Amino acid sequence: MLKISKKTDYALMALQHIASVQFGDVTPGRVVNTKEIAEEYNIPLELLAKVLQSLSKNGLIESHNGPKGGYLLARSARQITIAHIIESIEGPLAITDCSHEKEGEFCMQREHCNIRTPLLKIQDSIYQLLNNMTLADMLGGTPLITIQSASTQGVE
Amino acid sequence: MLKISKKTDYALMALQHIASVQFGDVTPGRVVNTKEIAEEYNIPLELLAKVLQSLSKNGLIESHNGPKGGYLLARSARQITIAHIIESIEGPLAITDCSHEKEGEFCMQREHCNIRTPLLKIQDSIYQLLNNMTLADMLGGTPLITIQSASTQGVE
DNA sequence: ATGATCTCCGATCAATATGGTCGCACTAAA
DNA sequence: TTTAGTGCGACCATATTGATCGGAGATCAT
Repeated sequence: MLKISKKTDYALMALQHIASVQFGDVTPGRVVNTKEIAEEYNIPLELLAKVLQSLSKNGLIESHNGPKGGYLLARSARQITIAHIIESIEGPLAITDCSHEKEGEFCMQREHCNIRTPLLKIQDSIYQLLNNMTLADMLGGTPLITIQSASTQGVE
Repeated sequence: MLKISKKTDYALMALQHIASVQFGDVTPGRVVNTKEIAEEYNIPLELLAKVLQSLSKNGLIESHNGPKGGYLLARSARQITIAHIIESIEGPLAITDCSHEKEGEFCMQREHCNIRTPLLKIQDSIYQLLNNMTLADMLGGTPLITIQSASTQGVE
Protein backbone atom coordinates (compact mmCIF):
# COMPACT_ATOMS: atom_id res chain seq x y z
CA MET A 1 0.00 0.00 0.00
CA LEU A 2 2.87 2.36 -0.69
CA LYS A 3 3.86 2.08 2.93
CA ILE A 4 7.15 2.88 4.58
CA SER A 5 8.52 0.24 6.91
CA LYS A 6 8.56 0.39 10.68
CA LYS A 7 12.31 0.60 10.61
CA THR A 8 11.95 3.85 8.74
CA ASP A 9 9.41 5.04 11.26
CA TYR A 10 11.91 4.30 13.98
CA ALA A 11 14.65 6.08 12.08
CA LEU A 12 12.53 9.18 11.75
CA MET A 13 11.61 9.18 15.42
CA ALA A 14 15.21 8.66 16.47
CA LEU A 15 16.53 11.40 14.24
CA GLN A 16 13.86 13.77 15.39
CA HIS A 17 14.77 12.96 18.98
CA ILE A 18 18.50 13.34 18.47
CA ALA A 19 18.00 16.62 16.67
CA SER A 20 15.73 18.03 19.32
CA VAL A 21 18.14 17.08 22.09
CA GLN A 22 21.13 18.38 20.23
CA PHE A 23 19.63 21.73 19.38
CA GLY A 24 17.23 21.96 22.28
CA ASP A 25 17.43 24.38 25.20
CA VAL A 26 17.92 21.87 27.99
CA THR A 27 21.14 20.02 27.20
CA PRO A 28 22.40 21.27 23.86
CA GLY A 29 25.15 19.24 22.24
CA ARG A 30 24.48 16.20 24.39
CA VAL A 31 25.18 12.79 22.91
CA VAL A 32 22.21 10.44 22.99
CA ASN A 33 22.45 6.66 23.10
CA THR A 34 20.32 3.88 21.74
CA LYS A 35 18.83 2.81 25.03
CA GLU A 36 17.49 6.24 25.79
CA ILE A 37 15.61 6.44 22.52
CA ALA A 38 14.36 2.88 22.74
CA GLU A 39 12.85 3.47 26.15
CA GLU A 40 11.39 6.85 25.32
CA TYR A 41 9.47 5.55 22.33
CA ASN A 42 9.01 1.88 23.22
CA ILE A 43 11.13 0.63 20.36
CA PRO A 44 12.82 -2.81 20.56
CA LEU A 45 16.40 -2.00 21.53
CA GLU A 46 18.27 -4.28 19.13
CA LEU A 47 16.15 -3.31 16.18
CA LEU A 48 16.68 0.35 16.85
CA ALA A 49 20.40 -0.33 17.13
CA LYS A 50 20.44 -1.74 13.62
CA VAL A 51 18.49 1.20 12.32
CA LEU A 52 20.94 3.64 13.87
CA GLN A 53 23.84 1.69 12.44
CA SER A 54 22.37 2.07 8.98
CA LEU A 55 21.96 5.78 9.49
CA SER A 56 25.52 6.03 10.71
CA LYS A 57 26.84 4.05 7.79
CA ASN A 58 25.03 6.40 5.46
CA GLY A 59 26.55 9.44 7.04
CA LEU A 60 23.42 10.90 8.59
CA ILE A 61 24.57 10.55 12.16
CA GLU A 62 27.94 9.85 13.71
CA SER A 63 28.58 7.36 16.45
CA HIS A 64 30.84 7.61 19.47
CA ASN A 65 31.99 4.42 21.04
CA GLY A 66 32.56 3.45 24.62
CA PRO A 67 30.82 4.56 27.78
CA LYS A 68 29.18 7.95 27.50
CA GLY A 69 29.06 7.19 23.82
CA GLY A 70 26.07 7.63 21.60
CA TYR A 71 24.91 9.33 18.46
CA LEU A 72 24.65 12.84 17.17
CA LEU A 73 23.71 14.37 13.86
CA ALA A 74 26.51 14.33 11.33
CA ARG A 75 25.21 17.48 9.69
CA SER A 76 22.62 20.17 10.10
CA ALA A 77 19.02 19.05 10.41
CA ARG A 78 18.30 21.27 7.44
CA GLN A 79 20.60 19.23 5.26
CA ILE A 80 19.05 15.89 6.09
CA THR A 81 16.24 15.16 3.68
CA ILE A 82 13.41 12.73 4.26
CA ALA A 83 14.35 11.03 1.00
CA HIS A 84 17.85 10.41 2.27
CA ILE A 85 16.57 8.97 5.52
CA ILE A 86 14.20 6.59 3.79
CA GLU A 87 16.83 5.48 1.31
CA SER A 88 19.33 4.86 4.10
CA ILE A 89 16.98 2.31 5.59
CA GLU A 90 15.08 0.85 2.67
CA GLY A 91 17.52 1.25 -0.18
CA PRO A 92 16.93 3.26 -3.34
CA LEU A 93 13.32 4.31 -3.45
CA ALA A 94 11.69 2.84 -6.47
CA ILE A 95 7.95 2.86 -6.90
CA THR A 96 8.26 0.08 -9.45
CA ASP A 97 10.75 -2.66 -10.13
CA CYS A 98 11.56 -1.73 -13.67
CA SER A 99 13.31 1.44 -12.63
CA HIS A 100 16.65 -0.12 -11.79
CA GLU A 101 16.62 -3.36 -13.74
CA LYS A 102 20.05 -4.77 -13.18
CA GLU A 103 21.35 -6.96 -15.93
CA GLY A 104 20.33 -10.55 -15.73
CA GLU A 105 16.79 -9.75 -14.72
CA PHE A 106 14.27 -9.54 -17.46
CA CYS A 107 10.90 -7.97 -17.30
CA MET A 108 8.44 -10.31 -18.97
CA GLN A 109 6.14 -7.43 -19.71
CA ARG A 110 8.82 -5.23 -21.10
CA GLU A 111 8.28 -5.68 -24.81
CA HIS A 112 4.81 -4.24 -24.81
CA CYS A 113 5.03 -2.39 -21.55
CA ASN A 114 2.99 0.76 -21.68
CA ILE A 115 3.29 2.06 -18.18
CA ARG A 116 7.00 2.36 -17.62
CA THR A 117 7.37 5.98 -18.63
CA PRO A 118 4.42 7.33 -16.66
CA LEU A 119 5.46 5.38 -13.59
CA LEU A 120 8.94 6.80 -13.74
CA LYS A 121 7.44 10.27 -13.86
CA ILE A 122 5.39 9.57 -10.77
CA GLN A 123 8.39 8.14 -9.04
CA ASP A 124 10.38 11.22 -9.82
CA SER A 125 7.66 13.47 -8.49
CA ILE A 126 7.51 11.58 -5.22
CA TYR A 127 11.26 11.74 -4.95
CA GLN A 128 11.23 15.48 -5.41
CA LEU A 129 8.59 15.73 -2.74
CA LEU A 130 10.62 13.78 -0.22
CA ASN A 131 13.83 15.43 -1.20
CA ASN A 132 12.43 18.88 -0.60
CA MET A 133 11.49 18.13 2.97
CA THR A 134 14.15 17.99 5.65
CA LEU A 135 14.48 16.89 9.22
CA ALA A 136 14.35 20.54 10.19
CA ASP A 137 10.86 20.75 8.72
CA MET A 138 9.78 17.89 10.95
CA LEU A 139 11.12 19.65 14.00
CA GLY A 140 9.47 22.93 13.23
CA GLY A 141 6.10 21.33 12.96
CA THR A 142 4.32 22.06 9.72
CA PRO A 143 6.08 21.21 6.49
CA LEU A 144 4.93 23.54 3.79
CA ILE A 145 4.55 21.65 0.57
CA THR A 146 2.07 22.19 -2.17
CA ILE A 147 1.35 20.34 -5.33
CA GLN A 148 0.67 22.06 -8.56
CA SER A 149 -0.71 19.95 -11.34
CA ALA A 150 -1.38 20.73 -14.95
CA SER A 151 -2.32 17.19 -15.87
CA THR A 152 -6.01 17.92 -16.17
CA GLN A 153 -5.66 19.94 -19.29
CA GLY A 154 -2.32 19.08 -20.75
CA VAL A 155 -3.08 15.92 -22.71
CA GLU A 156 -3.24 15.64 -26.44
CA MET B 1 10.80 0.69 -0.41
CA LEU B 2 7.64 2.62 -1.07
CA LYS B 3 6.88 0.22 -3.88
CA ILE B 4 3.59 -0.54 -5.55
CA SER B 5 2.73 -4.22 -5.91
CA LYS B 6 2.87 -6.23 -9.10
CA LYS B 7 -0.87 -6.57 -9.03
CA THR B 8 -1.08 -2.83 -9.32
CA ASP B 9 1.38 -2.92 -12.19
CA TYR B 10 -0.85 -5.42 -13.91
CA ALA B 11 -3.91 -3.31 -13.21
CA LEU B 12 -2.29 -0.28 -14.80
CA MET B 13 -1.21 -2.22 -17.87
CA ALA B 14 -4.62 -3.77 -18.27
CA LEU B 15 -6.44 -0.49 -17.93
CA GLN B 16 -4.10 1.19 -20.33
CA HIS B 17 -4.73 -1.61 -22.81
CA ILE B 18 -8.48 -1.58 -22.42
CA ALA B 19 -8.56 2.17 -22.81
CA SER B 20 -6.40 2.16 -25.90
CA VAL B 21 -8.49 -0.53 -27.55
CA GLN B 22 -11.74 1.11 -26.61
CA PHE B 23 -10.79 4.54 -27.86
CA GLY B 24 -8.29 3.45 -30.49
CA ASP B 25 -8.70 3.76 -34.24
CA VAL B 26 -8.66 0.07 -35.10
CA THR B 27 -11.61 -1.46 -33.30
CA PRO B 28 -13.22 1.24 -31.20
CA GLY B 29 -15.73 0.10 -28.62
CA ARG B 30 -14.49 -3.48 -28.70
CA VAL B 31 -14.75 -5.53 -25.52
CA VAL B 32 -11.50 -7.06 -24.39
CA ASN B 33 -11.16 -10.22 -22.35
CA THR B 34 -8.71 -11.39 -19.71
CA LYS B 35 -6.89 -13.87 -21.91
CA GLU B 36 -6.04 -11.31 -24.52
CA ILE B 37 -4.40 -9.02 -22.01
CA ALA B 38 -2.60 -11.84 -20.23
CA GLU B 39 -1.03 -13.05 -23.45
CA GLU B 40 -0.15 -9.63 -24.73
CA TYR B 41 1.78 -8.70 -21.60
CA ASN B 42 2.85 -12.10 -20.28
CA ILE B 43 0.79 -11.84 -17.13
CA PRO B 44 -0.35 -15.01 -15.30
CA LEU B 45 -3.94 -15.44 -16.40
CA GLU B 46 -5.55 -16.25 -13.08
CA LEU B 47 -3.78 -13.48 -11.26
CA LEU B 48 -4.83 -10.94 -13.84
CA ALA B 49 -8.39 -12.23 -13.55
CA LYS B 50 -8.39 -11.42 -9.86
CA VAL B 51 -6.98 -8.00 -10.50
CA LEU B 52 -9.68 -7.25 -13.05
CA GLN B 53 -12.31 -8.48 -10.65
CA SER B 54 -11.10 -6.01 -8.08
CA LEU B 55 -11.21 -3.21 -10.59
CA SER B 56 -14.70 -4.22 -11.60
CA LYS B 57 -15.87 -4.40 -8.01
CA ASN B 58 -14.54 -0.90 -7.49
CA GLY B 59 -16.42 0.46 -10.44
CA LEU B 60 -13.48 1.24 -12.69
CA ILE B 61 -14.39 -1.24 -15.40
CA GLU B 62 -17.51 -3.18 -16.15
CA SER B 63 -17.66 -6.86 -16.98
CA HIS B 64 -19.77 -8.70 -19.51
CA ASN B 65 -20.32 -12.38 -18.98
CA GLY B 66 -20.50 -15.27 -21.37
CA PRO B 67 -18.76 -15.86 -24.68
CA LYS B 68 -17.75 -12.68 -26.44
CA GLY B 69 -17.72 -11.18 -23.00
CA GLY B 70 -14.96 -9.13 -21.49
CA TYR B 71 -14.23 -5.81 -19.90
CA LEU B 72 -14.54 -2.19 -20.81
CA LEU B 73 -14.03 1.05 -18.97
CA ALA B 74 -16.89 2.02 -16.73
CA ARG B 75 -16.16 5.70 -17.18
CA SER B 76 -14.01 8.07 -19.16
CA ALA B 77 -10.26 7.53 -18.95
CA ARG B 78 -10.05 11.11 -17.78
CA GLN B 79 -12.11 10.32 -14.72
CA ILE B 80 -10.03 7.36 -13.61
CA THR B 81 -7.27 8.57 -11.32
CA ILE B 82 -4.09 6.69 -10.53
CA ALA B 83 -4.91 6.99 -6.86
CA HIS B 84 -8.23 5.25 -7.42
CA ILE B 85 -6.58 2.44 -9.34
CA ILE B 86 -3.97 1.85 -6.67
CA GLU B 87 -6.52 1.94 -3.89
CA SER B 88 -8.75 -0.50 -5.74
CA ILE B 89 -5.99 -3.06 -5.64
CA GLU B 90 -4.04 -2.32 -2.50
CA GLY B 91 -6.63 -0.77 -0.25
CA PRO B 92 -6.48 2.73 1.20
CA LEU B 93 -3.10 4.17 0.52
CA ALA B 94 -1.38 4.92 3.79
CA ILE B 95 2.28 5.75 3.97
CA THR B 96 2.29 4.88 7.63
CA ASP B 97 0.21 2.64 9.86
CA CYS B 98 -0.88 5.29 12.29
CA SER B 99 -3.05 6.99 9.73
CA HIS B 100 -6.04 4.75 10.09
CA GLU B 101 -5.58 3.19 13.52
CA LYS B 102 -8.72 1.19 14.04
CA GLU B 103 -9.77 0.74 17.60
CA GLY B 104 -8.18 -2.10 19.43
CA GLU B 105 -4.79 -1.50 17.96
CA PHE B 106 -2.50 0.62 19.96
CA CYS B 107 0.60 2.34 18.77
CA MET B 108 3.29 1.76 21.33
CA GLN B 109 5.09 4.87 20.23
CA ARG B 110 2.04 7.03 20.26
CA GLU B 111 2.47 8.82 23.56
CA HIS B 112 5.65 10.54 22.57
CA CYS B 113 5.30 10.20 18.84
CA ASN B 114 6.84 13.13 17.09
CA ILE B 115 6.49 12.14 13.49
CA ARG B 116 2.81 11.53 13.02
CA THR B 117 1.85 14.96 11.85
CA PRO B 118 4.64 15.41 9.32
CA LEU B 119 4.06 11.94 7.94
CA LEU B 120 0.40 12.65 7.44
CA LYS B 121 1.34 15.77 5.51
CA ILE B 122 3.62 13.77 3.26
CA GLN B 123 0.95 11.18 2.77
CA ASP B 124 -1.51 13.82 1.78
CA SER B 125 0.90 15.31 -0.72
CA ILE B 126 1.48 11.96 -2.35
CA TYR B 127 -2.23 11.38 -2.49
CA GLN B 128 -2.79 14.70 -4.22
CA LEU B 129 -0.10 13.79 -6.68
CA LEU B 130 -1.68 10.47 -7.57
CA ASN B 131 -5.15 11.89 -7.54
CA ASN B 132 -4.25 14.56 -10.04
CA MET B 133 -3.05 12.09 -12.62
CA THR B 134 -5.53 10.07 -14.64
CA LEU B 135 -5.52 7.11 -16.94
CA ALA B 136 -5.89 9.55 -19.81
CA ASP B 137 -2.55 11.06 -18.87
CA MET B 138 -0.95 7.68 -19.16
CA LEU B 139 -2.37 7.19 -22.61
CA GLY B 140 -1.28 10.55 -23.88
CA GLY B 141 2.26 9.93 -22.85
CA THR B 142 3.70 12.67 -20.68
CA PRO B 143 1.94 13.49 -17.45
CA LEU B 144 2.56 17.10 -16.58
CA ILE B 145 3.15 17.40 -12.89
CA THR B 146 5.38 19.78 -11.06
CA ILE B 147 6.25 20.12 -7.44
CA GLN B 148 6.49 23.41 -5.72
CA SER B 149 8.06 23.46 -2.32
CA ALA B 150 8.40 26.19 0.22
CA SER B 151 9.79 23.95 2.92
CA THR B 152 13.29 25.36 2.76
CA GLN B 153 12.37 28.70 4.21
CA GLY B 154 9.02 28.31 5.83
CA VAL B 155 9.85 26.94 9.25
CA GLU B 156 9.38 28.77 12.46
C1' DA C 1 -31.56 -27.61 -24.68
C1' DT C 2 -26.78 -28.20 -24.55
C1' DG C 3 -22.13 -27.30 -24.77
C1' DA C 4 -18.51 -23.89 -25.09
C1' DT C 5 -16.74 -19.83 -23.46
C1' DC C 6 -16.52 -16.53 -20.46
C1' DT C 7 -16.64 -14.07 -15.69
C1' DC C 8 -16.85 -14.71 -10.66
C1' DC C 9 -15.34 -16.28 -6.17
C1' DG C 10 -12.94 -18.57 -2.57
C1' DA C 11 -9.34 -21.54 -0.82
C1' DT C 12 -4.72 -22.59 -0.92
C1' DC C 13 0.39 -22.63 -1.45
C1' DA C 14 5.09 -20.79 -2.22
C1' DA C 15 8.25 -16.98 -2.23
C1' DT C 16 9.74 -12.94 -0.38
C1' DA C 17 10.07 -9.04 2.80
C1' DT C 18 9.77 -7.51 7.23
C1' DG C 19 10.01 -7.26 12.24
C1' DG C 20 12.42 -8.75 15.80
C1' DT C 21 16.26 -11.53 18.45
C1' DC C 22 20.82 -13.25 19.78
C1' DG C 23 25.75 -13.47 20.45
C1' DC C 24 30.12 -11.72 20.06
C1' DA C 25 33.91 -8.57 18.66
C1' DC C 26 35.62 -3.96 19.19
C1' DT C 27 36.26 0.67 21.42
C1' DA C 28 36.76 4.09 24.80
C1' DA C 29 36.27 5.99 29.34
C1' DA C 30 36.81 5.40 34.34
C1' DT D 1 41.23 -3.96 33.41
C1' DT D 2 36.59 -3.60 33.93
C1' DT D 3 32.42 -1.70 32.18
C1' DA D 4 29.18 0.48 29.17
C1' DG D 5 28.59 1.41 24.88
C1' DT D 6 28.59 0.69 19.51
C1' DG D 7 29.39 -2.49 15.27
C1' DC D 8 28.15 -6.37 12.94
C1' DG D 9 26.46 -10.58 11.16
C1' DA D 10 23.69 -14.61 11.56
C1' DC D 11 19.29 -16.05 12.65
C1' DC D 12 14.12 -17.00 13.16
C1' DA D 13 8.99 -15.87 13.11
C1' DT D 14 5.50 -13.79 10.89
C1' DA D 15 3.06 -11.01 7.43
C1' DT D 16 2.54 -9.82 2.86
C1' DT D 17 2.61 -10.78 -1.79
C1' DG D 18 2.63 -13.51 -6.03
C1' DA D 19 0.76 -17.22 -8.05
C1' DT D 20 -2.28 -21.51 -8.58
C1' DC D 21 -6.32 -24.46 -8.48
C1' DG D 22 -11.22 -25.83 -8.62
C1' DG D 23 -15.57 -24.94 -9.32
C1' DA D 24 -20.14 -22.10 -9.74
C1' DG D 25 -22.96 -19.11 -12.48
C1' DA D 26 -23.90 -16.40 -16.84
C1' DT D 27 -24.43 -15.94 -21.74
C1' DC D 28 -24.24 -16.88 -26.51
C1' DA D 29 -24.16 -20.06 -30.72
C1' DT D 30 -25.65 -24.04 -32.48
